[in-house]
Amino acid sequence: MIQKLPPSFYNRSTKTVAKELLGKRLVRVTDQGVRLSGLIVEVEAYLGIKDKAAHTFGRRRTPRNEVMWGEGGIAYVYFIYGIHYCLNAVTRSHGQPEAVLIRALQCEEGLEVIRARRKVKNEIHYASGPGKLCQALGIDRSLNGISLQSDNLFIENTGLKIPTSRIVATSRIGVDYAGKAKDWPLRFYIKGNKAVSKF
DNA sequence: TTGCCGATTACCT
DNA sequence: GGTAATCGGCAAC
Repeated sequence: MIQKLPPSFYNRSTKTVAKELLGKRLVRVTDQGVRLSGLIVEVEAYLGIKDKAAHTFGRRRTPRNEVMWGEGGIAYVYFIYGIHYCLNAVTRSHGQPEAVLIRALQCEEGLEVIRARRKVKNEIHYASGPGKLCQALGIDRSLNGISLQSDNLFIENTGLKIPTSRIVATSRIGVDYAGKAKDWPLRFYIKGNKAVSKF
């Protein structure tokens, strides 16, 4: 039974949500009604107030990170390096500003549309990074703050269960500034999957 | 208002 | 391995 993940899925420990998002399917429906999708193969957990790598570290609350302070199950999309967007799923509940960064997908549906957007030949790299997957699925700032139960952006169950033995945990990418937190093993990916951003 | 720099990518040698 | 691209968030002034 394929179904959208409910808010109760997201309102839990961020590390648990991160690991369980592996093997789920991120779905984007275009304005023309075309389904673009891929299996989530790589994620990172951001643990809010106590995590120096998180946008909400030290209770920081700004217009950009406002949606992280709300309920779980909301999309947090931000713009980075003047070029790229990154997609997160907000976790936990109001006042606990944590999230999971979706870092890579193994694309499944809508490959014709995705191919036109991504100028790489190798299909495995259509969404093998957080900025790439947003470009592939057409995710930008306009989707910041929308529910992940929306008709045009959601995550659905696949029936796949990734066993612990196939999940690799490493330190997160691009957070060298984060002091001790840079070494926390909060990046999770499916062992051996070729769409993972870095091995 | 200024100025630094980022949860990245692609292309170069 | 090195770095340009490109802009807005954020904190300091």
